[in-house]
Amino acid sequence: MPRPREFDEQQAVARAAEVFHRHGYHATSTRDLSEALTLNPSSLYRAFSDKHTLFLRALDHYQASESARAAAALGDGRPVRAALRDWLTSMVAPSELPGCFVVHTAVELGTDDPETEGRVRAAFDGTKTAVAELLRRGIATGELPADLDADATADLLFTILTGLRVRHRAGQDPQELRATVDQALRLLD
Amino acid sequence: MPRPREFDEQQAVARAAEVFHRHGYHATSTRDLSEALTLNPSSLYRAFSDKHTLFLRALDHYQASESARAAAALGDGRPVRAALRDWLTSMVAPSELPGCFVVHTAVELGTDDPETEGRVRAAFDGTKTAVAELLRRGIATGELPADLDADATADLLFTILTGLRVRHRAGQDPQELRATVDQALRLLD
DNA sequence: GTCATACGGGAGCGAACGTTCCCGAACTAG
DNA sequence: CTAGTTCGGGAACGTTCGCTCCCGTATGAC
Repeated sequence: MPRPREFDEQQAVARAAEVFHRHGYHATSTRDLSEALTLNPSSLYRAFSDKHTLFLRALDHYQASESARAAAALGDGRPVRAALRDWLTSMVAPSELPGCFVVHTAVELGTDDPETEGRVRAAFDGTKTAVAELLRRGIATGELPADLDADATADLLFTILTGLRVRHRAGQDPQELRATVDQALRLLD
Repeated sequence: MPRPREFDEQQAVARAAEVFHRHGYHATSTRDLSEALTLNPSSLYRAFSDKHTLFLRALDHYQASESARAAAALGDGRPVRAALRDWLTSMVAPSELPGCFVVHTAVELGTDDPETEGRVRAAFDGTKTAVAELLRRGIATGELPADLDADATADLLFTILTGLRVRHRAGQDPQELRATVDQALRLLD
Protein backbone atom coordinates (compact mmCIF):
# COMPACT_ATOMS: atom_id res chain seq x y z
CA MET A 1 0.00 0.00 0.00
CA PRO A 2 2.85 2.45 0.48
CA ARG A 3 4.26 4.53 -2.24
CA PRO A 4 7.37 2.77 -3.58
CA ARG A 5 10.87 4.13 -3.19
CA GLU A 6 12.15 6.13 -6.15
CA PHE A 7 15.83 5.40 -5.64
CA ASP A 8 17.91 2.23 -5.67
CA GLU A 9 18.90 1.52 -2.10
CA GLN A 10 21.86 -0.69 -3.03
CA GLN A 11 23.21 1.94 -5.35
CA ALA A 12 22.81 4.57 -2.67
CA VAL A 13 24.79 2.45 -0.21
CA ALA A 14 27.49 1.95 -2.83
CA ARG A 15 27.77 5.69 -3.36
CA ALA A 16 27.89 6.29 0.38
CA ALA A 17 30.71 3.76 0.63
CA GLU A 18 32.70 5.66 -1.96
CA VAL A 19 32.24 8.99 -0.20
CA PHE A 20 33.12 7.54 3.21
CA HIS A 21 36.09 5.74 1.68
CA ARG A 22 37.41 8.96 0.20
CA HIS A 23 36.86 11.33 3.09
CA GLY A 24 36.43 9.18 6.19
CA TYR A 25 33.64 9.18 8.72
CA HIS A 26 34.07 12.52 10.45
CA ALA A 27 34.91 14.56 7.37
CA THR A 28 31.79 13.36 5.59
CA SER A 29 28.75 15.41 6.51
CA THR A 30 25.19 14.27 6.08
CA ARG A 31 24.82 17.06 3.56
CA ASP A 32 27.69 15.60 1.55
CA LEU A 33 25.88 12.28 1.59
CA SER A 34 22.60 13.90 0.69
CA GLU A 35 24.23 15.43 -2.34
CA ALA A 36 26.18 12.33 -3.40
CA LEU A 37 23.16 10.07 -3.14
CA THR A 38 20.85 12.75 -4.61
CA LEU A 39 18.59 12.22 -1.64
CA ASN A 40 16.96 14.73 0.63
CA PRO A 41 17.91 14.65 4.30
CA SER A 42 14.45 13.38 5.15
CA SER A 43 14.60 10.56 2.60
CA LEU A 44 18.09 9.69 3.68
CA TYR A 45 17.13 9.45 7.32
CA ARG A 46 13.94 7.55 6.64
CA ALA A 47 15.85 4.97 4.62
CA PHE A 48 19.02 4.69 6.71
CA SER A 49 18.11 5.83 10.24
CA ASP A 50 21.21 7.95 10.84
CA LYS A 51 24.75 8.65 9.71
CA HIS A 52 26.35 5.94 11.78
CA THR A 53 23.94 3.25 10.58
CA LEU A 54 24.49 4.25 6.97
CA PHE A 55 28.22 4.13 7.59
CA LEU A 56 27.97 0.55 8.85
CA ARG A 57 25.90 -0.46 5.85
CA ALA A 58 28.40 1.19 3.53
CA LEU A 59 31.25 -0.59 5.26
CA ASP A 60 29.47 -3.93 4.98
CA HIS A 61 28.76 -3.32 1.32
CA TYR A 62 32.40 -2.50 0.66
CA GLN A 63 33.71 -5.50 2.52
CA ALA A 64 31.29 -7.85 0.80
CA SER A 65 32.45 -6.72 -2.62
CA GLU A 66 36.11 -6.84 -1.58
CA SER A 67 35.89 -10.37 -0.29
CA ALA A 68 33.99 -11.46 -3.38
CA ARG A 69 36.82 -9.99 -5.38
CA ALA A 70 39.38 -11.83 -3.30
CA ALA A 71 37.49 -15.08 -3.66
CA ALA A 72 37.38 -14.66 -7.44
CA ALA A 73 41.07 -13.77 -7.66
CA LEU A 74 42.41 -16.36 -5.26
CA GLY A 75 40.00 -19.23 -5.68
CA ASP A 76 39.84 -21.96 -8.27
CA GLY A 77 42.70 -23.39 -10.19
CA ARG A 78 44.85 -20.46 -11.22
CA PRO A 79 48.58 -20.71 -10.51
CA VAL A 80 49.09 -19.60 -6.94
CA ARG A 81 51.92 -17.12 -7.42
CA ALA A 82 50.29 -15.44 -10.39
CA ALA A 83 46.95 -15.23 -8.61
CA LEU A 84 48.54 -13.63 -5.57
CA ARG A 85 50.58 -11.21 -7.65
CA ASP A 86 47.61 -10.11 -9.73
CA TRP A 87 45.42 -9.73 -6.68
CA LEU A 88 47.98 -7.64 -4.76
CA THR A 89 48.79 -5.56 -7.81
CA SER A 90 45.14 -4.85 -8.52
CA MET A 91 44.71 -3.48 -5.01
CA VAL A 92 47.21 -0.71 -5.54
CA ALA A 93 46.39 -0.03 -9.19
CA PRO A 94 46.18 3.67 -10.11
CA SER A 95 42.62 3.14 -11.30
CA GLU A 96 41.56 2.02 -7.82
CA LEU A 97 40.21 4.33 -5.19
CA PRO A 98 43.38 4.73 -3.10
CA GLY A 99 43.53 2.82 0.15
CA CYS A 100 41.07 0.48 1.75
CA PHE A 101 37.85 1.60 3.36
CA VAL A 102 38.25 -1.00 6.12
CA VAL A 103 41.80 0.11 6.88
CA HIS A 104 40.72 3.75 6.94
CA THR A 105 37.96 2.87 9.36
CA ALA A 106 40.33 0.88 11.56
CA VAL A 107 42.67 3.86 11.71
CA GLU A 108 40.12 6.63 12.10
CA LEU A 109 37.78 5.00 14.62
CA GLY A 110 40.33 2.66 16.23
CA THR A 111 38.84 0.75 19.10
CA ASP A 112 36.46 3.52 20.15
CA ASP A 113 33.53 2.21 18.14
CA PRO A 114 32.71 -1.41 19.01
CA GLU A 115 30.57 -1.90 15.92
CA THR A 116 33.24 -0.89 13.46
CA GLU A 117 35.92 -2.60 15.52
CA GLY A 118 34.17 -5.94 15.16
CA ARG A 119 33.74 -5.49 11.44
CA VAL A 120 37.37 -4.56 11.00
CA ARG A 121 38.47 -7.59 12.94
CA ALA A 122 36.24 -9.88 10.87
CA ALA A 123 37.47 -8.37 7.61
CA PHE A 124 41.11 -8.72 8.64
CA ASP A 125 40.60 -12.32 9.72
CA GLY A 126 38.73 -13.16 6.53
CA THR A 127 41.47 -11.80 4.32
CA LYS A 128 44.18 -13.56 6.26
CA THR A 129 42.29 -16.84 6.07
CA ALA A 130 41.76 -16.52 2.32
CA VAL A 131 45.48 -15.99 1.78
CA ALA A 132 46.36 -18.89 4.05
CA GLU A 133 44.06 -21.18 2.12
CA LEU A 134 45.63 -20.12 -1.13
CA LEU A 135 49.07 -20.87 0.26
CA ARG A 136 47.95 -24.26 1.50
CA ARG A 137 46.67 -25.06 -1.96
CA GLY A 138 50.02 -24.03 -3.42
CA ILE A 139 51.86 -26.26 -1.00
CA ALA A 140 49.54 -29.15 -1.81
CA THR A 141 50.05 -28.80 -5.55
CA GLY A 142 53.79 -28.44 -5.17
CA GLU A 143 53.82 -24.87 -6.48
CA LEU A 144 55.13 -23.67 -3.14
CA PRO A 145 57.83 -25.14 -0.88
CA ALA A 146 56.54 -27.93 1.32
CA ASP A 147 58.10 -26.38 4.42
CA LEU A 148 56.39 -23.03 4.00
CA ASP A 149 54.43 -21.98 7.09
CA ALA A 150 51.10 -21.08 5.50
CA ASP A 151 49.58 -19.26 8.46
CA ALA A 152 52.65 -17.27 9.40
CA THR A 153 53.31 -16.32 5.79
CA ALA A 154 49.68 -15.37 5.24
CA ASP A 155 49.88 -13.19 8.31
CA LEU A 156 52.94 -11.44 6.95
CA LEU A 157 51.45 -11.04 3.47
CA PHE A 158 48.31 -9.56 4.98
CA THR A 159 50.42 -7.10 6.96
CA ILE A 160 52.27 -6.15 3.80
CA LEU A 161 48.99 -5.65 1.96
CA THR A 162 47.76 -3.35 4.70
CA GLY A 163 50.95 -1.32 4.53
CA LEU A 164 50.71 -1.17 0.75
CA ARG A 165 47.22 0.23 0.88
CA VAL A 166 48.25 2.91 3.35
CA ARG A 167 51.09 3.87 1.04
CA HIS A 168 48.66 3.89 -1.87
CA ARG A 169 46.37 6.20 0.08
CA ALA A 170 49.34 8.42 0.88
CA GLY A 171 49.85 8.97 -2.84
CA GLN A 172 52.99 6.89 -3.25
CA ASP A 173 54.18 6.10 -6.77
CA PRO A 174 52.31 3.09 -8.20
CA GLN A 175 55.50 1.74 -9.69
CA GLU A 176 57.14 1.64 -6.26
CA LEU A 177 54.14 -0.18 -4.88
CA ARG A 178 54.36 -2.76 -7.65
CA ALA A 179 58.02 -3.23 -6.84
CA THR A 180 57.07 -3.90 -3.23
CA VAL A 181 54.58 -6.50 -4.42
CA ASP A 182 57.38 -8.21 -6.35
CA GLN A 183 59.55 -8.18 -3.29
CA ALA A 184 56.75 -9.58 -1.15
CA LEU A 185 56.30 -12.52 -3.50
CA ARG A 186 59.86 -13.59 -2.79
CA LEU A 187 58.51 -14.71 0.59
CA LEU A 188 57.11 -17.72 -1.24
CA ASP A 189 60.48 -19.10 -2.35
CA MET B 1 58.51 43.93 27.57
CA PRO B 2 55.59 41.62 27.18
CA ARG B 3 54.20 39.53 29.93
CA PRO B 4 55.78 36.06 29.68
CA ARG B 5 53.86 32.94 28.79
CA GLU B 6 52.65 30.91 31.76
CA PHE B 7 52.63 27.55 30.00
CA ASP B 8 55.34 25.43 28.39
CA GLU B 9 54.81 25.61 24.65
CA GLN B 10 56.73 22.43 23.92
CA GLN B 11 54.72 20.51 26.46
CA ALA B 12 51.50 21.90 25.02
CA VAL B 13 52.50 20.71 21.54
CA ALA B 14 53.34 17.29 22.95
CA ARG B 15 49.92 17.05 24.55
CA ALA B 16 48.25 18.17 21.35
CA ALA B 17 50.14 15.46 19.48
CA GLU B 18 48.79 12.84 21.84
CA VAL B 19 45.20 14.00 21.46
CA PHE B 20 45.47 14.22 17.67
CA HIS B 21 47.18 10.83 17.59
CA ARG B 22 44.35 9.26 19.58
CA HIS B 23 41.37 10.80 17.88
CA GLY B 24 42.54 12.11 14.54
CA TYR B 25 42.24 15.58 13.08
CA HIS B 26 38.53 15.91 12.46
CA ALA B 27 37.36 14.22 15.65
CA THR B 28 39.48 16.55 17.77
CA SER B 29 37.73 19.81 18.50
CA THR B 30 39.44 22.99 19.57
CA ARG B 31 37.57 22.63 22.84
CA ASP B 32 39.13 19.20 23.34
CA LEU B 33 42.52 20.76 22.76
CA SER B 34 41.73 23.66 25.05
CA GLU B 35 40.93 21.22 27.80
CA ALA B 36 43.86 18.86 27.19
CA LEU B 37 46.37 21.71 27.12
CA THR B 38 44.60 23.55 29.97
CA LEU B 39 44.60 26.62 27.79
CA ASN B 40 41.80 29.04 27.03
CA PRO B 41 40.68 29.29 23.44
CA SER B 42 42.15 32.76 23.25
CA SER B 43 45.53 31.67 24.62
CA LEU B 44 45.52 28.67 22.36
CA TYR B 45 44.85 30.72 19.26
CA ARG B 46 47.32 33.42 20.20
CA ALA B 47 50.05 30.82 20.64
CA PHE B 48 49.26 28.50 17.74
CA SER B 49 47.30 30.56 15.18
CA ASP B 50 44.67 27.95 14.40
CA LYS B 51 43.79 24.28 14.62
CA HIS B 52 45.52 23.29 11.42
CA THR B 53 48.76 25.03 12.34
CA LEU B 54 48.77 23.41 15.75
CA PHE B 55 48.16 20.08 14.06
CA LEU B 56 51.20 20.54 11.85
CA ARG B 57 53.34 21.48 14.83
CA ALA B 58 52.08 18.45 16.71
CA LEU B 59 52.84 16.23 13.74
CA ASP B 60 56.34 17.67 13.43
CA HIS B 61 56.94 17.18 17.13
CA TYR B 62 55.82 13.57 16.92
CA GLN B 63 57.91 12.80 13.89
CA ALA B 64 60.99 14.42 15.40
CA SER B 65 60.75 12.26 18.48
CA GLU B 66 60.01 9.14 16.44
CA SER B 67 62.99 9.61 14.20
CA ALA B 68 65.21 10.34 17.18
CA ARG B 69 64.00 7.09 18.63
CA ALA B 70 64.74 5.27 15.39
CA ALA B 71 68.20 6.78 15.23
CA ALA B 72 68.92 5.67 18.77
CA ALA B 73 67.60 2.16 18.19
CA LEU B 74 69.14 1.57 14.78
CA GLY B 75 72.32 3.57 14.94
CA ASP B 76 75.69 2.74 16.43
CA GLY B 77 77.17 -0.68 16.80
CA ARG B 78 74.39 -2.87 18.10
CA PRO B 79 73.88 -6.18 16.29
CA VAL B 80 71.73 -5.45 13.27
CA ARG B 81 69.10 -8.15 13.67
CA ALA B 82 68.62 -7.51 17.38
CA ALA B 83 68.40 -3.77 16.83
CA LEU B 84 65.78 -4.21 14.14
CA ARG B 85 63.77 -6.69 16.20
CA ASP B 86 63.79 -4.50 19.31
CA TRP B 87 62.85 -1.44 17.33
CA LEU B 88 59.95 -3.13 15.54
CA THR B 89 58.74 -4.79 18.71
CA SER B 90 58.84 -1.55 20.67
CA MET B 91 56.57 0.07 18.06
CA VAL B 92 53.74 -2.33 18.73
CA ALA B 93 54.29 -2.71 22.47
CA PRO B 94 51.10 -2.63 24.55
CA SER B 95 52.45 0.33 26.49
CA GLU B 96 52.64 2.39 23.32
CA LEU B 97 49.89 4.64 22.10
CA PRO B 98 48.43 2.36 19.44
CA GLY B 99 49.27 3.15 15.84
CA CYS B 100 51.39 5.90 14.36
CA PHE B 101 50.35 9.52 14.23
CA VAL B 102 51.94 9.89 10.79
CA VAL B 103 50.13 6.84 9.42
CA HIS B 104 46.85 8.06 10.85
CA THR B 105 47.38 11.40 9.21
CA ALA B 106 48.25 9.78 5.89
CA VAL B 107 45.05 7.77 6.03
CA GLU B 108 42.71 10.43 7.32
CA LEU B 109 43.87 13.36 5.21
CA GLY B 110 45.20 11.36 2.26
CA THR B 111 46.41 13.62 -0.52
CA ASP B 112 43.84 16.34 0.15
CA ASP B 113 46.10 18.39 2.39
CA PRO B 114 49.39 19.27 0.67
CA GLU B 115 51.09 20.27 3.92
CA THR B 116 50.45 17.00 5.68
CA GLU B 117 51.05 15.05 2.49
CA GLY B 118 54.56 16.44 2.24
CA ARG B 119 55.30 15.66 5.86
CA VAL B 120 54.01 12.12 5.49
CA ARG B 121 56.14 11.58 2.44
CA ALA B 122 59.23 12.91 4.21
CA ALA B 123 58.58 10.77 7.27
CA PHE B 124 58.08 7.65 5.16
CA ASP B 125 61.24 8.31 3.17
CA GLY B 126 63.24 8.99 6.31
CA THR B 127 62.19 5.76 7.94
CA LYS B 128 62.89 3.76 4.81
CA THR B 129 66.32 5.31 4.48
CA ALA B 130 67.18 4.62 8.11
CA VAL B 131 66.29 0.96 7.68
CA ALA B 132 68.24 0.72 4.43
CA GLU B 133 71.31 2.16 6.09
CA LEU B 134 71.03 -0.33 8.91
CA LEU B 135 70.81 -3.15 6.40
CA ARG B 136 73.83 -1.86 4.50
CA ARG B 137 75.78 -1.81 7.73
CA GLY B 138 74.72 -5.39 8.39
CA ILE B 139 75.88 -6.44 4.95
CA ALA B 140 79.19 -4.64 5.42
CA THR B 141 79.86 -6.33 8.75
CA GLY B 142 78.85 -9.72 7.42
CA GLU B 143 75.86 -10.00 9.74
CA LEU B 144 73.56 -10.10 6.75
CA PRO B 145 73.89 -11.98 3.43
CA ALA B 146 76.06 -10.19 0.92
CA ASP B 147 73.48 -10.60 -1.81
CA LEU B 148 70.67 -8.94 0.18
CA ASP B 149 69.07 -6.05 -1.69
CA ALA B 150 69.20 -3.38 1.02
CA ASP B 151 66.83 -0.90 -0.61
CA ALA B 152 64.21 -3.40 -1.69
CA THR B 153 64.28 -5.15 1.67
CA ALA B 154 64.08 -1.86 3.54
CA ASP B 155 61.09 -0.95 1.43
CA LEU B 156 59.37 -4.20 2.34
CA LEU B 157 60.24 -3.90 6.02
CA PHE B 158 58.86 -0.37 6.06
CA THR B 159 55.65 -1.60 4.46
CA ILE B 160 55.38 -4.34 7.08
CA LEU B 161 55.95 -1.82 9.85
CA THR B 162 53.16 0.34 8.49
CA GLY B 163 50.83 -2.63 8.38
CA LEU B 164 51.80 -3.61 11.90
CA ARG B 165 50.97 -0.21 13.25
CA VAL B 166 47.57 -0.26 11.60
CA ARG B 167 46.91 -3.65 13.16
CA HIS B 168 48.08 -2.29 16.50
CA ARG B 169 45.70 0.61 16.17
CA ALA B 170 42.91 -1.81 15.30
CA GLY B 171 43.40 -3.48 18.66
CA GLN B 172 45.03 -6.67 17.43
CA ASP B 173 46.63 -8.99 19.99
CA PRO B 174 50.19 -7.82 20.84
CA GLN B 175 51.42 -11.39 20.80
CA GLU B 176 50.26 -11.83 17.21
CA LEU B 177 52.03 -8.63 16.26
CA ARG B 178 55.24 -9.86 17.85
CA ALA B 179 54.89 -13.08 15.89
CA THR B 180 54.62 -11.03 12.71
CA VAL B 181 57.80 -9.20 13.67
CA ASP B 182 59.56 -12.55 14.03
CA GLN B 183 58.31 -13.59 10.65
CA ALA B 184 59.44 -10.34 9.09
CA LEU B 185 62.96 -10.81 10.38
CA ARG B 186 63.23 -13.98 8.34
CA LEU B 187 63.52 -11.66 5.34
CA LEU B 188 67.10 -11.08 6.41
CA ASP B 189 68.22 -14.68 5.93
C1' DG C 1 56.85 54.53 38.44
C1' DT C 2 55.06 54.56 33.70
C1' DC C 3 53.60 52.47 29.83
C1' DA C 4 53.27 49.38 26.09
C1' DT C 5 52.50 44.69 25.55
C1' DA C 6 51.05 40.09 25.88
C1' DC C 7 48.85 37.42 29.28
C1' DG C 8 44.70 34.15 31.13
C1' DG C 9 39.66 34.01 31.29
C1' DG C 10 35.06 33.87 29.56
C1' DA C 11 31.33 35.31 26.67
C1' DG C 12 29.86 35.04 22.18
C1' DC C 13 30.29 35.36 17.03
C1' DG C 14 28.52 33.19 12.42
C1' DA C 15 28.63 28.81 10.17
C1' DA C 16 28.06 24.04 9.84
C1' DC C 17 26.77 20.02 12.15
C1' DG C 18 23.27 15.81 12.72
C1' DT C 19 18.65 15.46 12.76
C1' DT C 20 13.49 16.31 12.54
C1' DC C 21 9.25 18.22 11.09
C1' DC C 22 5.83 19.39 7.80
C1' DC C 23 4.34 19.59 3.31
C1' DG C 24 1.68 18.30 -1.01
C1' DA C 25 2.24 14.36 -4.16
C1' DA C 26 2.00 9.62 -5.63
C1' DC C 27 1.18 5.04 -5.12
C1' DT C 28 -1.48 0.72 -3.64
C1' DA C 29 -4.84 -2.27 -1.18
C1' DG C 30 -9.78 -2.57 -0.71
C1' DC D 1 -12.86 5.97 -5.75
C1' DT D 2 -11.28 6.20 -1.46
C1' DA D 3 -8.32 5.53 2.48
C1' DG D 4 -3.95 4.92 4.15
C1' DT D 5 0.84 5.18 3.77
C1' DT D 6 5.25 6.46 2.25
C1' DC D 7 7.32 9.33 -0.92
C1' DG D 8 10.60 13.54 -2.28
C1' DG D 9 11.40 18.37 -1.02
C1' DG D 10 12.73 22.12 1.84
C1' DA D 11 12.67 24.76 6.03
C1' DA D 12 14.29 24.73 10.47
C1' DC D 13 15.35 22.66 14.95
C1' DG D 14 19.08 22.71 18.83
C1' DT D 15 24.01 21.80 19.28
C1' DT D 16 28.66 22.08 18.35
C1' DC D 17 32.07 23.76 15.39
C1' DG D 18 36.38 26.94 14.60
C1' DC D 19 37.45 31.18 16.00
C1' DT D 20 37.41 36.23 17.94
C1' DC D 21 36.61 39.91 20.94
C1' DC D 22 37.04 42.20 25.22
C1' DC D 23 38.20 42.12 29.82
C1' DG D 24 41.17 43.21 33.95
C1' DT D 25 46.02 41.65 35.05
C1' DA D 26 50.86 40.91 35.25
C1' DT D 27 55.18 41.72 33.26
C1' DG D 28 59.63 44.00 31.71
C1' DA D 29 62.10 48.09 29.32
C1' DC D 30 62.99 52.72 30.35
